[in-house]
Amino acid sequence: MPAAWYYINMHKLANLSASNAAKLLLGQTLIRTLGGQKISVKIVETEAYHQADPASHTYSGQTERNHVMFGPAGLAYVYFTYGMHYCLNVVVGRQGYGAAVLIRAVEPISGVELMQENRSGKTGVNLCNGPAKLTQALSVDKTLNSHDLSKPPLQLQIGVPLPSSQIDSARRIGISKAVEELARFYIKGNLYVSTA
DNA sequence: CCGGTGATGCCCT
DNA sequence: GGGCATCACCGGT
Repeated sequence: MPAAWYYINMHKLANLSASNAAKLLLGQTLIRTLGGQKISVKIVETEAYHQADPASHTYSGQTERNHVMFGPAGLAYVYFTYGMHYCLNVVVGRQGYGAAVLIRAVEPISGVELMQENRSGKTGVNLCNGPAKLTQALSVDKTLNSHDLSKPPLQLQIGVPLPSSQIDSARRIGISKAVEELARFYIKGNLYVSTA
């Protein structure tokens, strides 16, 4: 990947709308380092959330839980939900405005065996075709909340954006407010896109 | 293949 | 105390 794209696009996350950032993140790479081993995956499905959006954690203002979403773009926002699951987001937009992109599904590139271990034997698309499945596969939990994604042990590498012809949008999943908004984006035809 | 449901804990009103 | 940006498992088609 040309280094120029990396810097240009990492910087873009701060200036794009949440939806445009969600589209930019499709096709990009996440690298997780775990005790000398590496897992790398491609992002294939995302959802956009922002402060003016009733479905967003930041809609009602800043709290202890969501404060990372108001921080600088490029941080990880990891939250705990349903009593047992973690979800990974990339903070986007300008500092002070609470916005983030939920990573909903990824496709394995390398380190599949370690992912299977982390998922207690699950295989194939079931490894990481959902927001809590992928955090389990990559061993991501609250300790990575507010982590700077430009460096290990969880690194986001942004290269060339996907052409819009390869991207579809749809309603978001698992929310009860602003359900009609088309703020979910995924790579057309990709097998790892979530099914719920 | 589909819908229903239990698990399980933290956040916010 | 209600509601979750979910998953896995169950049983009936």
